[in-house]
Amino acid sequence: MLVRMSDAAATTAEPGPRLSRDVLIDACIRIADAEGPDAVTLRRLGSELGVDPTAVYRHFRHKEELLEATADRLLVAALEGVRSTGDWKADTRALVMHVRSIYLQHPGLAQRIATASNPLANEARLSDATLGIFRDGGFDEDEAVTAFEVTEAYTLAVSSMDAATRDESSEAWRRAFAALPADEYPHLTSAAPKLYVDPDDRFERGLDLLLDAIDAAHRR
Amino acid sequence: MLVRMSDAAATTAEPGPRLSRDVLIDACIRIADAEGPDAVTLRRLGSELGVDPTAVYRHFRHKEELLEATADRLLVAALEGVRSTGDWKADTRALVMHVRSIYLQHPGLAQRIATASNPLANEARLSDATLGIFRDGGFDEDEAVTAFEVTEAYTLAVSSMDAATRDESSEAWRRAFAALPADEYPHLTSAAPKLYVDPDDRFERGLDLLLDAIDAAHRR
DNA sequence: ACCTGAACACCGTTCAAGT
DNA sequence: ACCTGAACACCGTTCAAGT
Repeated sequence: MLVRMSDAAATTAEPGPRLSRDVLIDACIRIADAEGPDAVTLRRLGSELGVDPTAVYRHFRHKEELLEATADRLLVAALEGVRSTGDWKADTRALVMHVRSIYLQHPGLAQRIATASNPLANEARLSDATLGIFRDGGFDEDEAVTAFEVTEAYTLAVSSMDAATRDESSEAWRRAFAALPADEYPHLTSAAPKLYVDPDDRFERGLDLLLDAIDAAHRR
Repeated sequence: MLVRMSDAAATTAEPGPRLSRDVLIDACIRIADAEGPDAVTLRRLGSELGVDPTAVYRHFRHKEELLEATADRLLVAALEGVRSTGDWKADTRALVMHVRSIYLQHPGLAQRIATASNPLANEARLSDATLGIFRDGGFDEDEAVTAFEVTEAYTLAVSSMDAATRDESSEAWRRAFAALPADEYPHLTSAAPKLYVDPDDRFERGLDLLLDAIDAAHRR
């Protein structure tokens, strides 16, 4: 079992505490999925669970600790993207695309992982697995560290940005570029219809460029 | 002249309005530089300028519009990194590193640019110049668009993340990794001392990998 | 035309009080 | 041990009133 479920045995007859860390984390995910991450306030959590808005402070030191625990829980799904076939490029590519899809489903998640005060438990598992994929592919430790850090930064940062700008009408940007004076912005007005058409495609192109370059540097 | 200074002639004898868009933008930059971006509140702006906290609404529709105008102003410095020597790789590299340094100096800037409702004027100038560097280097329009989008996403997203995690004690992360059980996290515990040592170096390695891959794809 | 000031509808967090 | 409820110190924004 990957995650310790400290309150898994809470289905006893005794009343016990009405709240638990897991119950609060579940509510966070439910509210964020339904109404976006900004809807997760302590007052909203209280009304969702029929409990006082300040009750969360009996289980977490502050809101940020609850949000980090929620991020860690969401990463459980990311671990399912790990597989090791011996082909480091294919394995890395599959894992990255799977992790990205989770980041896109949960805006703010990647940001939270990167700025967490301590590494999240499931992120550590994910990082260990990714390092393992490179090591199994024949990278020495220094090579593996560089490949891992660059790939992780690209995946985390670009997906985080894409999640934040999702549905932000890239159509409006293209129109704005096309409407600029052509003499002052010759390249931008000309290329306008081709710009920001598909962020997923752009991510995948960048990823393949990166993996190809890592491959070339490794063979050299 | 790159930026229209609509209130540049405000040094007349008549009293005129006490506030202007430029005065508010200046105050934003001053406060953010001194106390961080979170210190920029409407009440803080009011006390800084000796004016009512709600006076900003006479010059901007809402706070976000003021912050976008501030971001646009900060990008004036980014335009100084543009040069065209004919060597697209060297020119791109120099521009990217210059732009990154500005993003790092102003946390939240890259995020604001990416999520702005409309493209910022100086960002459009920067994008046009970057597309021009690739076109001058012999890229056709489709190649230039891909190279531009991938490079821009990498620079914007990774620098934005690095600005947010600056001084977030990567030392603590390394210690946390080193303290994990070695049997469960074999690669992470072993590589711990080498991880997250220098984000600037990691950014530069990733950029060079990307540019090398773009070069290889272009020659092919 | 520009600015004020009170008010509104929110936030996260603390702390004494209840059970 | 756990939860409540009032209170504190903030937010961005609206709007009638001033000059």
